[in-house]
Amino acid sequence: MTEENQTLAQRREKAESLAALGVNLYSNGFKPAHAIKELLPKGEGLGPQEKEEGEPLYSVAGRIMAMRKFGKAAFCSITDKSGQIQLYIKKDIVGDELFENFKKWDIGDIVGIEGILFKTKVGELSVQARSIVMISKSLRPLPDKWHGLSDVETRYRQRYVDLIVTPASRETFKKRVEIIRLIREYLNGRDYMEVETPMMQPIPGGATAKPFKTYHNALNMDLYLRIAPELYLKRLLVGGFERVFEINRNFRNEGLSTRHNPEFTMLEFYQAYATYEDMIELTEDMISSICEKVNGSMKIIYQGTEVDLSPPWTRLTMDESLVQVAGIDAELLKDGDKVLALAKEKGIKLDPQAGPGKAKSELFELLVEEKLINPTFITGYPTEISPLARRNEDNPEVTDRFELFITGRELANAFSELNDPVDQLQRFEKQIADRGDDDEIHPELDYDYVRALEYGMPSAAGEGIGIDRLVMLLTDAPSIRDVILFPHLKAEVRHQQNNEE
RNA sequence: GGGUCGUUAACUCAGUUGGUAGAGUAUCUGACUUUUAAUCAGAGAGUCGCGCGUUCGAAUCGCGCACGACCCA
Repeated sequence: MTEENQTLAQRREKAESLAALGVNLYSNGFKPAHAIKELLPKGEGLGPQEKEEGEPLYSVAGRIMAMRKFGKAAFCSITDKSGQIQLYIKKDIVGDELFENFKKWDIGDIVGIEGILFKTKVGELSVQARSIVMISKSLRPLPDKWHGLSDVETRYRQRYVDLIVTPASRETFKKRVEIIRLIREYLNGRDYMEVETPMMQPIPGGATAKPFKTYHNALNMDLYLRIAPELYLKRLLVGGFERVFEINRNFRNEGLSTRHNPEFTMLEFYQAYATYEDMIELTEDMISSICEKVNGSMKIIYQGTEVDLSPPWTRLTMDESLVQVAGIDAELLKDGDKVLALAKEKGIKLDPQAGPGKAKSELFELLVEEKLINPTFITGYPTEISPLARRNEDNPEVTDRFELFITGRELANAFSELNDPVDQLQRFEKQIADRGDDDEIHPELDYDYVRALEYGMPSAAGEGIGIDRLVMLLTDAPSIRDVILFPHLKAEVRHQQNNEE
């Protein structure tokens, strides 16, 4: 791409004139011996205008973020991944030839420097250059150093620029990496194995969602990008791996919003000989301890609202939440017809085959969900809407399942796993029979999964946690696009001459 | 899919009642060897998102489209 504008043309000319002086604009020999962060403590003992004793040489590399030039000397700020430091470049010291090169340096260039440490009159630690090297010449101007980049579209589309100029954005993504590292550490510490299961699946399963479809030429078959890894992870429980987890992308062919990206990162973990109640304790402990580690406290602010992640967290059944939070009469909930009528009264549209269980969950979404600010486990999910969860022993209308809500959003979903192959087959069959033209339910039945269960799966509990939403919570990010490095947007339109038509 | 708002120089933003486009930063030229958003003097830089319309005249008014943000489904 070569759009014409004055600034770019000037930058190119400058680069060419530097090359004409014999400078390699994209050299690769410079190896910085030090990270900027390592230099910073060395200035602690220095007073203004004092050089470090013995004048040891340091070498650093980084991107020029600011420049203040004088006639025969200049200050630059450069940053590397570890921090920022000021350079002082003086004609007397680097010599005429290098100083002529330096005059062609721009903000945004990546450079290397070797020099000694000293403090300026006003006490800022600086590297006084002895020699300088151009490592990569920048041909595009960086955004305004004071206002930064505020156009969110550009921040998402050109994340590389955002990361250069927006420290808060860098911090968010570092925190994301740290959160995921801590999850791995936590689960590894509990003897879980990290595994990788197919992202391309012949029968998409483990959730209710529209999949992306693709095609494998050599196998001559349709494949779907996975909407969940669940059924494969449970096959591993059958295989004897008693604790497994996977952190990777799921894909759902649905609309985009501040909480939905078509590909999103999910943690799923499964533990044999455990129940959903064990998952409650694990979840509470894992998320609160990770929050403490990355934020220094279990009390955080999310978009202006205080959220307290200190355990123990509230536990309510779905019925209890409808009574306590939505103010619905407890007696009414016992009568399926009245529940259906109430849902209709609230304007909820239900399919003809929908039962009271579906109506309850719709009422919950409408009236309760957004009010659950502090962490709340909702249990007692209707069997009707939980095709993979184990029925409760005392009440087969509900399952041994919970969903976790924080700041009004679903963050996790877990249940004691259904391991009865006969029950599982019947539920799959019913789901497919009832699907109508719902393309969120795949019309093919996953007989291989049923076959796996027929070999015997240990009793187990499993859980999925939306990592992007967790990172949003822990980094106070308003949009999922702020925690995904390259979020999906509509294609960028380039303005071209109207050659067509 | 619907509603509201936005789109003007590389970046951040002004632009009055419709009268031919402005600032700061960045860039270029000159001065300046310890600056901190360096300073001083000068200069260049625009498909006003795209298209159609109204008008003597449109960044500005109308319609359509694109992209984005927020809210709703």
